Amino acid sequence: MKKKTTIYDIAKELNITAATVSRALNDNPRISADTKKLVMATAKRLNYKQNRVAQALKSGKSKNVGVVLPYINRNFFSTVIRGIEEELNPKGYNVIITQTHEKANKEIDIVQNLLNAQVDGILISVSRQTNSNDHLTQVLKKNVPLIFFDRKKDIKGGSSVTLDDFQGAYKATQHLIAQGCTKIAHMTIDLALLIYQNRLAGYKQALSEHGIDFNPDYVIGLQSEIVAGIDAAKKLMSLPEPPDAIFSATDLGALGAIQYLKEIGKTIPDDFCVVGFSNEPFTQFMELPISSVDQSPLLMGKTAAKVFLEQIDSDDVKIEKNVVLSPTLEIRKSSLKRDNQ
Amino acid sequence: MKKKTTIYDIAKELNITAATVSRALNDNPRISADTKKLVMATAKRLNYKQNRVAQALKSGKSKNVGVVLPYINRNFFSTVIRGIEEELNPKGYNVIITQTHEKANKEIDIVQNLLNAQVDGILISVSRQTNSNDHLTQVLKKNVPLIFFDRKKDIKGGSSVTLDDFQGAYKATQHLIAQGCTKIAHMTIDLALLIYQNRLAGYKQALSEHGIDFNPDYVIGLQSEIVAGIDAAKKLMSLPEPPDAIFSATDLGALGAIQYLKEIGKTIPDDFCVVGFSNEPFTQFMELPISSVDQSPLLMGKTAAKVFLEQIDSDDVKIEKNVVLSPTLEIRKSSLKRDNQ
DNA sequence: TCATAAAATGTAATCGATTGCTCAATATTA
DNA sequence: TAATATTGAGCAATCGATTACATTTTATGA
Repeated sequence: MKKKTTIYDIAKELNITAATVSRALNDNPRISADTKKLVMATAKRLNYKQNRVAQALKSGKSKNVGVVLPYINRNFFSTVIRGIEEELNPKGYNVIITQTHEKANKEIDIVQNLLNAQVDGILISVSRQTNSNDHLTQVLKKNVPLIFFDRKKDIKGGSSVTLDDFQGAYKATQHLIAQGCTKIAHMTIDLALLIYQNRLAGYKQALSEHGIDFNPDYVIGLQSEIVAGIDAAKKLMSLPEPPDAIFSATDLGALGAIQYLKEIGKTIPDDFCVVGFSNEPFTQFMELPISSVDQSPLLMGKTAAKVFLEQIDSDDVKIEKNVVLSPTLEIRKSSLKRDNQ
Repeated sequence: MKKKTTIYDIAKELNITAATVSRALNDNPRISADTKKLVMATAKRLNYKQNRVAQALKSGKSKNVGVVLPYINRNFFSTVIRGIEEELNPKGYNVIITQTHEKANKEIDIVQNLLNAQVDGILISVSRQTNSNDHLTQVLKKNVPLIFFDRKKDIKGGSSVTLDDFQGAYKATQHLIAQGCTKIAHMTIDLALLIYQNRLAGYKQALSEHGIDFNPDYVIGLQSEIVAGIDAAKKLMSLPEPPDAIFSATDLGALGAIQYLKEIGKTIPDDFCVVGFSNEPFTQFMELPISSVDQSPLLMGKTAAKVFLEQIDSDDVKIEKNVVLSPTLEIRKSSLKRDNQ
């Protein structure tokens, strides 16, 4: 049970004070080169490691940032985390990951807990349930940078990195129109969330710009599951005038739809085109690869981390920064008609 | 820029000492009920939040655990994290996530960093490159619990939660044999890693138990990519006596193989059977769902977390615990011949 | 009513690193 | 050579919470 070596041990060893040791280790110019060398050597010899907790207490900076998101094991989110981690680790920050399971009260607890743990910043993608902002304004009140990614709340002082969902939906829909589709349906998830509102808006905009009337029957809600996609497709196809394309706000929805469409004998992409959203890895592995709107989660993570670093560095005023990333449409077989190739 | 309230603020407010406040907050029996009530009320009124960093410094317990793994955004690993997080969060622990990118020196840095950060434990899946154990024995020397998951190193004092890869491979191979396959190939990744050695061994065992000779030509190495799977399948199929089944140590390898096999006109599962390993989500989404060995990552994460908690609680002797989880074979279309249904 | 037990609170050190201020030892200048 | 400047290092407080140990207050019993 070895005691950790502290600067006091080094000090005793060299018959100097801990203050000198501390300064030497931090390369303070007031310390002579000789002493520094001695201290360094002794530190190495005694296997000294700085105690970040003690530093944190003294400086008020824990060098930890909290990341709050609905679920960790979703490709999108885990890739965002990867981006955050890759950007922040080299700067000496550790990343604390937490998941809300889309529960508002869990989110509140987590944020409180992170504040207690003295994190230097919080990067968050709010849960679907979250409707109160109190726990979020608390963060800013404590002078802790708050950066939203993907799902944001409008809070004065909070920054954000989001995807231009409107543009993504617009691109997807426009692409379907370019393929000759005119009866384009839209599968959505939860119109209470801004991102889905924006996707719907982008879809509508593309339609109207191309002189296609918006048909409310073509908009259908679903859960983010394959079976839901199948059911939704079934409903759409039983309409008096069934659609000839689907733009789904989720890849699983698109996948479910495709499965149902094949089942009823539709040929994709010739008879019917499908575009998803998120560019989940599986979309490209399929035998019928699915077109999808890429959300560049890695870039989103890195950008959120960079925004955080800017906030931390500029200790003057808290600047609010809102970055909107442009989505890319990955066109694959599910929506690329042969005669257009 | 509000100052955080401390126990001293509460003490001043009530004209008592910080010691009393501390005891009251911790429900110490030596403090009268009246005082406790007063302190609690004042704490709430002043919006007091305990400073975990100060506590950590005093107690030597940071209530943080470090998780080290190759990549965060792999379904297997992110699901393990989820399991860890779900088990540890309710116990008041925060989880610090780090990724090694399979680099040994990054792993060494990370472990050092986590120790500096005074984590209460380290859960790790070692990188492929890692060959030295020094950084790991360091952890145990500092009396910090070390729990391996999935990929382990044999270190005295370290615990582990792993999958019975041997059994998984055995089950997969046996299943292929039961389907009538006799010329079964095996795609592997890196035989320097124990898990792949075990999968190979399980494969061999199943063959030998069923009187099938082991053919070294049928074992082929590849990277964990689809293209590698395609290439490997190509090589296998150009053997003088090509196989009639593949047990791949990775799902992407299986997927690549399937794509190539279809290309050359093989009918799966009638002509050829394929089983993968990991049960990645995409395996079940495919039009031809792929059989795969499930590694139960969620359970693995939870179990690793539980082992950690046991270690922490039993402050007597450091007990080494090695849990081996049994894999389940998910049989899907890629290996289920019609006449066997 | 007074001694003694029991209960409630206070004192002060501690965890490890940092830093403003002070002081001592050289170095520089006139 | 005396006076001043420069450099190097020590002293002691601080961050916020915890906790042996001491002290005060109240309760109990004879």
